[in-house]
Amino acid sequence: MRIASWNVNSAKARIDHIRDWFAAGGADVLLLQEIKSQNESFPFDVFAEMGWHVAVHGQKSYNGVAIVSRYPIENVMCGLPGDPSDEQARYIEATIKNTRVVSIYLPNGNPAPGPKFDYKLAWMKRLYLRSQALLADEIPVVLGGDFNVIPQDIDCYDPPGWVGDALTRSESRSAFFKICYGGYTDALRALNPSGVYYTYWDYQAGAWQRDNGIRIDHLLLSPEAGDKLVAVGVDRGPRGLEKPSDHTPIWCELAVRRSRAN
DNA sequence: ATGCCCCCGTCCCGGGGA
Repeated sequence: MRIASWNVNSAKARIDHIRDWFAAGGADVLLLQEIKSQNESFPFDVFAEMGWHVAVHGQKSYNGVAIVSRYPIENVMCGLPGDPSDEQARYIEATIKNTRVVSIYLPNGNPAPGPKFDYKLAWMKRLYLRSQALLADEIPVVLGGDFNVIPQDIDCYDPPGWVGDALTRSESRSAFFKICYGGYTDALRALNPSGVYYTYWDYQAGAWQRDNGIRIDHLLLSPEAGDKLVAVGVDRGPRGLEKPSDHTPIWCELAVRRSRAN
């Protein structure tokens, strides 16, 4: 089963890209972020016409996450536990074929320091707690999304230029690696320890043409999911289309094992 | 040094993005 994550920067503006990429076999399960749409105005009809399943946690104008799947979606949970006053739509969980998948749109946190950075760190603490709770079921778990964290300098085209930014600050990186050290594997780094991969290029200053990118979209795998990891990649294709999102999809392939005797 | 670009709303600017 192929699982992908893609910050599409508006579901409505990108609906053709989403449909075409998914129809072409880009993934079996697609975790979307920044759909920038409330549930009432989400383009459900497009997915229904294609026979795909979809779960949406929307919000007006900003944020918003969703899950698109070729297989039935069960036990949907909207919102990251731990703060009932948090009304931003940045988290959705569901079970698909005995795998728990999560679409995450982690707060940016700039300017840092400041209240937005505090919100980011508090959100990451809640995410760590939830990630630990998810391990208890001992089924494959995939935490996918726009984490708004550049884990290492290798993941940035210009590390000196990003010093002090909320995406590279030590507090952000520590919170990211705390989730990893807690039992989750960065799928891309598991198979490519030292390669340069970017998932985001700014719209401005010719960043795409100059390959001035950063790696902030990640797929984190529980031990049960990591055991099944057979391939991972970043598909740069959609970033080169007309009117693209500023992010491009990252995907991983998890092997299907029917029994212990395989 | 600053801003470039893009999306949303009920809108012709401002907020937010990263």
